[in-house]
Amino acid sequence: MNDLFEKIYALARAIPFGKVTTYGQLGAMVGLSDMRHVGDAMNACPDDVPWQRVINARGAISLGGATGSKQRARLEEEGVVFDENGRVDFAEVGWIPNGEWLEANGYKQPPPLVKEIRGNKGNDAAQLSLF
DNA sequence: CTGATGACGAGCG
DNA sequence: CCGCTCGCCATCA
Repeated sequence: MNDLFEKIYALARAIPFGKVTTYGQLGAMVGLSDMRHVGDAMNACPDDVPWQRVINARGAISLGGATGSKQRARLEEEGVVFDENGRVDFAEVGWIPNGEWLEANGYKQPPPLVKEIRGNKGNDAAQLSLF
């Protein structure tokens, strides 16, 4: 277990109820280039980490099987809505971390959460403003 | 020690 | 939208 994992966990714990973020986002904030480790961290996360609020860049759950359906169920309990494609609307539930909080805790400013979802260049979900 | 694997993402076709 | 490659590294067989 290293500091990087702890940093990731701390960020994950900061995600508000009913909001979600992406692996890439967390990775960027802790200075990671290989986002696989974010997944690794979640895989080994303590019980007090709301790992269900971390999904992939496409706005979908990356897991299959029981764990995946459990994640979706837990998110839906928080009011997160999934479309028919199994994706959430970042404009609705995307977590916009507070810049001051990030700086105060030694994290980097993340790039905009919603880039261009493949084939869905900046319409609906791309309207996230950084404030 | 070596090699395969993976809760991922960007870039390209 | 789909599929493939590569990056980059902890973990496991």
